[in-house]
Amino acid sequence: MTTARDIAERLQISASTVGRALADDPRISPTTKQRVAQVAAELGYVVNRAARMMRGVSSNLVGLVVPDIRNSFYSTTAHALSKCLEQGGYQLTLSETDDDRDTELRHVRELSSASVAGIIIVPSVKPHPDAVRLLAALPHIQLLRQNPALADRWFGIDDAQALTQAAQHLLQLGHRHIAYIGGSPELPTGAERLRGFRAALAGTPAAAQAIEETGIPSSGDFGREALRRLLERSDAPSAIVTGSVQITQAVLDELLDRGVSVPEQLSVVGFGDEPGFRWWGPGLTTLALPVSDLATACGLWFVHQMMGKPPNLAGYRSISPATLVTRGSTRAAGPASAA
Amino acid sequence: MTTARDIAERLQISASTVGRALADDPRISPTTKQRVAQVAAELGYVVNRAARMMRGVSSNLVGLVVPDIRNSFYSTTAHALSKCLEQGGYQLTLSETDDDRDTELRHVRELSSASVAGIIIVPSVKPHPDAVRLLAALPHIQLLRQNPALADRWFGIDDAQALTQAAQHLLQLGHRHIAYIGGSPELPTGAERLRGFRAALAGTPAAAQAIEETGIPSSGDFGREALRRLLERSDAPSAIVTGSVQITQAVLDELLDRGVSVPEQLSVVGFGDEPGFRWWGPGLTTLALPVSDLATACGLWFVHQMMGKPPNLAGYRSISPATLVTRGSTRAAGPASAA
DNA sequence: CTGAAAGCGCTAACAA
DNA sequence: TTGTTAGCGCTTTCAG
Repeated sequence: MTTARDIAERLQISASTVGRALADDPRISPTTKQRVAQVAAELGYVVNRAARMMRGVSSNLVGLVVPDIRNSFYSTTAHALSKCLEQGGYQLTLSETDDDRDTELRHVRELSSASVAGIIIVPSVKPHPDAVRLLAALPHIQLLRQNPALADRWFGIDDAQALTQAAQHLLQLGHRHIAYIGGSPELPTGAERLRGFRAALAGTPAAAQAIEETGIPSSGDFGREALRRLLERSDAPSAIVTGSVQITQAVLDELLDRGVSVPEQLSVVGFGDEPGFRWWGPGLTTLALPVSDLATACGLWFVHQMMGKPPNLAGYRSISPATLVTRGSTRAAGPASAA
Repeated sequence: MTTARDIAERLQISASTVGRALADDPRISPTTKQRVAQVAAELGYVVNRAARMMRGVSSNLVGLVVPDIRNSFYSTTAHALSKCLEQGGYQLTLSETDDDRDTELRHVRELSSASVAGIIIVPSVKPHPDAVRLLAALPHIQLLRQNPALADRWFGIDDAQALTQAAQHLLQLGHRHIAYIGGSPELPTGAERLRGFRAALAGTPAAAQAIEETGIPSSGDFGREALRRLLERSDAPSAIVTGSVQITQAVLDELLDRGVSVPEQLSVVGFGDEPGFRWWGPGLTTLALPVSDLATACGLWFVHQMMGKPPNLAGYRSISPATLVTRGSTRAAGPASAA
């Protein structure tokens, strides 16, 4: 590995001059800069970030902490962030928590140890106190989920509004017996979505009946089981709304396996707009989430804030609306259901 | 940030003792270790990796360089690798190249500058010579694509065998007029897949006719255009095989838009098994790729090799077979096509 | 415009 | 079993 000193010796100048030339310091003569750049290129010089960091400069690493990158939600986020941060000279590191607080803690520790410039995190249900402490010492932004113990900097989706919209769509189609299958209300997002669903039904003049099932979404099993329970009820619903991407996927699979005809027997509104959702059956009516825009906004904001000297770390909340994409999986309720 | 020296002062011992205690050095007494651990926890100490790295220890960072993380191919890879590497104490950093050699170079430079322990890369079509040079100085593994200029360490899929299998499936169903839409043969994977397709058709006793279309897959446009051209031919094929995930997605969309009935009018074999593929129409017959296993094998191998002192960096090639998943999009050729 | 020197936090060789 | 010391490569005063 060639060092700045190597370049210095080659040119018979001091290491500090080389450092300054490389940093484009105005005090260095253009000719010297020229020659330094020349030799640096020749020798394939790359700065040693470790050494630079030891001088107090924080790294150009930004940690992205998400539950599972295979979720297209998060891979889209990673992509958008990576693009943004690259512009600002930052590099993304990826940590997967599996929604496990200990794993999360390990990763946050790791990131702290690497002196990352900042962390963008989708916090687990209840982060470890040590993780909270470590995060407090680092610039961080919460994504999607919002935990009160962490900084008041959050970029998310209007979860309540999203589900209200989904439920209202079904109500307008005449459905009066609507089920919700969603994630655990222990998660801030889960709670909000449930709230939104309830709000829509509460606001209906005609009596509408709601059935709710909530559980841990990450295991696809929950979604399938919940759907099964729903369909086997004597008062089975005429429409269902799902409250997480994983649950939606599980429900779609189960509907296919059981040969339920959609929308004839059942209307379905999904959550999220994964690549395959429009291919499913008659096309899935679903809540499209502006994940990419959200992540881009988050990345831009982060870079912008970090550029300030000292970095400005005020609180900030950005809340984006979901939009309902109407496809074939929902239709007006038949007379039996509308009764 | 608390340093090892802080702990040392607190306990009236030397910094090196602290360092050794933390490293669980056998020469340090259990009581001292105990007390050091105690104070470290109290003060929320985390090692400064930058400082450690300056002592020659390479970082625990492993760079993953892929074209686009939104491709589920790569997000699956990232997930599997992340899990493996975590076991070995490594942390993944993510770089997206967009298949652009300059972007690739920038990222490799960045990684080199961060003294990563290694790089796992899906190389672009023709990597920049500087990138090749930088990589030569770093432990790296090629994934999926194989470039002769880089190290002879590769984990990939038997692309030729995969397409041979797909084509043979169609031949066995009686199709004699089969089209292939695939990625550019400039990419090693593109070339291999085309070779496999040709091999299958060449080996048929009865005369089978092949039509080939290749181009840049990443722009979904190519797939759609290619399909359009194919369908408008007077000698339109009775079956098509696709040779990349993006092309498959584009083709599926186009088929849906044009209302082509599959498999009645056309049999289709896809490439890769994205989440939504089984939801498409009658279910897509497709080549399932063992991406997760592949990445896991790659990660395990990497960690294993790096554990050696000095790290063993022999050449290695791992080639995994794809498997054909038969669903509803393929059926026996009708008399017209079989003619 | 350039050089000399100090020091960031850690580890490892050498001493005790 | 523990302490002392030096040095990794860079930036950044302070001096020319």
